[in-house]
Amino acid sequence: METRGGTPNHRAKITINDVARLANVSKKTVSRVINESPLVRQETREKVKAIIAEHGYAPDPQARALAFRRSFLVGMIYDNPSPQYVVNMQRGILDVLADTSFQLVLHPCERSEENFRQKIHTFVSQQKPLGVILPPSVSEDDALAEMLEELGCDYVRIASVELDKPSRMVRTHDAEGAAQAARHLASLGHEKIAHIHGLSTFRSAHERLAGFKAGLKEHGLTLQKKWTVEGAYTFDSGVQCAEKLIYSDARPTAIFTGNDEMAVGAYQAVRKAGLQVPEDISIVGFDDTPMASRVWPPMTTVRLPIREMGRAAASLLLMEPVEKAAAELVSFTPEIVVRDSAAPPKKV
Amino acid sequence: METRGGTPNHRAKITINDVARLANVSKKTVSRVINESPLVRQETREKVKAIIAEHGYAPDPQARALAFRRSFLVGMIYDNPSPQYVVNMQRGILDVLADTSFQLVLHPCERSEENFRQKIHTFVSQQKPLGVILPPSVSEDDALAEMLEELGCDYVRIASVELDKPSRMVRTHDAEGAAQAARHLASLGHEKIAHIHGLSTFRSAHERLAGFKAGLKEHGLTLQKKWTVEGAYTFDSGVQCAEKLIYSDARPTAIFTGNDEMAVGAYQAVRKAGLQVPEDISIVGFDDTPMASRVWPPMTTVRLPIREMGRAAASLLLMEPVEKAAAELVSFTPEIVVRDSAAPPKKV
DNA sequence: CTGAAAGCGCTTACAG
DNA sequence: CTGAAAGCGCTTACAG
Repeated sequence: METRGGTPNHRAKITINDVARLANVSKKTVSRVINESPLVRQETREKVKAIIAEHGYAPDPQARALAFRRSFLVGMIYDNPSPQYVVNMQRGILDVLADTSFQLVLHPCERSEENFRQKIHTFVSQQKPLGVILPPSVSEDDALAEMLEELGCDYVRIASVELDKPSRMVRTHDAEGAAQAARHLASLGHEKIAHIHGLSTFRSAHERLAGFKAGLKEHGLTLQKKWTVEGAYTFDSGVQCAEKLIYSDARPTAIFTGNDEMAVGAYQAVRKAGLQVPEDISIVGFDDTPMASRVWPPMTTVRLPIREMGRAAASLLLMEPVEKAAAELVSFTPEIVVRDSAAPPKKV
Repeated sequence: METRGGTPNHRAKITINDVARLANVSKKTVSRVINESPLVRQETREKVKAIIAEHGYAPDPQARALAFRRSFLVGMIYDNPSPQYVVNMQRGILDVLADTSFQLVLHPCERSEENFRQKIHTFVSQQKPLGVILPPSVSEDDALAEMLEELGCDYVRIASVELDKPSRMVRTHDAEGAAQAARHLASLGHEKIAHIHGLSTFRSAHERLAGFKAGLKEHGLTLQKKWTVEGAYTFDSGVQCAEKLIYSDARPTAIFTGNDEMAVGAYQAVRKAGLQVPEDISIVGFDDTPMASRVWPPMTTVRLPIREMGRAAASLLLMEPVEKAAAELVSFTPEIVVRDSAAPPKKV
């Protein structure tokens, strides 16, 4: 683009003052149009909008942030150990933010760190995000929610139990999902069924355990203590826990794990032991991350629509206060996806 | 915390003015201390720093952004289809940003979209990030780099070829990594070797292909055209391309794929065909994403230290201009990780 | 329905 | 080495 008459080559960015001048109104009126205030005459609004469109004006987010005392950022604060979960959730949030002027900023954390809440406090009070999205397990930290409330920072908690009011929750019915896994294994004829659950610091671990027990009970089965082991929602812990079960005196014929990462770990343990999935041991996971369909044999798992959950959470954050007050609880019920990793037990 | 005398319950946030008053200097001097200007007397600096520490003052990023005309954000603009790659890179970037006042904001994109550069233009001119990090394949878009240059937005390109000056590049020697894969397969005794490469729109696909050919040549082998197929760096494309090879007249005994995602796809195709990895077909991947060690048999692959690459990219962005001018090219040479997915071919 | 003034919390440009 | 003034581009609080 050529420039003349000594004007600098950088086409100076147009500001609210330019728009006001061109539209022959005050900058406050332009501000009202930008912020969709109803207190603008229709005619005036159109005139201003025309100028804005013509010159491609876009208000400066940093300036608005300073004046609003609130930035145009949405935070995702997470400690979830599964990369697939994290990426899917990011995608869901971004689906919703894409059409807005909000940006997604990432804030991973470690709940075990001593100053974990302090760091979030700093993050939130510095960045002043519109709100933050909390997937499990950070979502389950009531003290954190309280702190955010005090800071005046909006949040949405994604969790397997109803921890907060509807406008601040995306609920997943993990117990029901786990029950489906139990019914599936029971109806295949399994009786020696084990469960590798996630870290007890995760509410979801309890929900899934409870749901699984309930599902077994429907079939007259009980989850035995020797077949209930605690993992850490990681691949390695899946391997170790599964090995514990495989090399125990009473080897189970089926294992339900608290997430797919651990299920894949169980696959590996079974293989290392020279056994086959599902011939020797059936495995059912939880999450339906992409990996579930990529392992061999393709994994039967309980599907949680993580990306959609991310969308739901972001949508809640963007809602007007009036809508929020009227919001009903958004919840997702997982569904079992039957693939090939669970089959009837071998006849003894 | 109790408050008295009618002061509002929200402890008013301390500003630069408060610090200036308390330290008995002008706010400009406080500003100099914050920005580590050398033009402050040692004594003054210490006095100001003491006040800052005492009151836990932290400058407001939004206000600084407005005055600086530059925000405290670092963007990651990516179109990489592998979730593992994306998460690892994020982690690397965050490792470096953690100790700074910079935040990571995500900007996924689609190079195939007509207005893909336009969207980035809007993102950058609105958010005014300190800089953006471009992993492949967006990193390979010269027109994009030029646009960022014109916008005055710093960037770091992560790529398998030297596309830019050292301060703007993190280079990976993909060709050498692919050559190692070739040497490995050749030395196992394979001759019927196939390659599923990534999208031709990715420079890395060419580099890996070229390197692989070069490696084979060292062993007197040539990559045949019928055994060279193009995938899309996705799992599904890996399945399809591998099936094409498996059901062709001349079935290869080994397949090297352009990334791990496609390698896992190839695993699946082999399994579906009732064949075994590595007994019937050896497979070697590229990237060493976590999945590589989780599949069965554990995958031989070429390791690219993605998280470290993210760290290197972020570090470059944070460098002072003087350091940058003196920066030498940062490069990473991949190394083959031998696991169990490649073995000598069956005797015919 | 509209606007002039003051302010958000910093930095730049200039002066000393 | 230090500071008073002006400004970054918006919005809030108030007035009309």
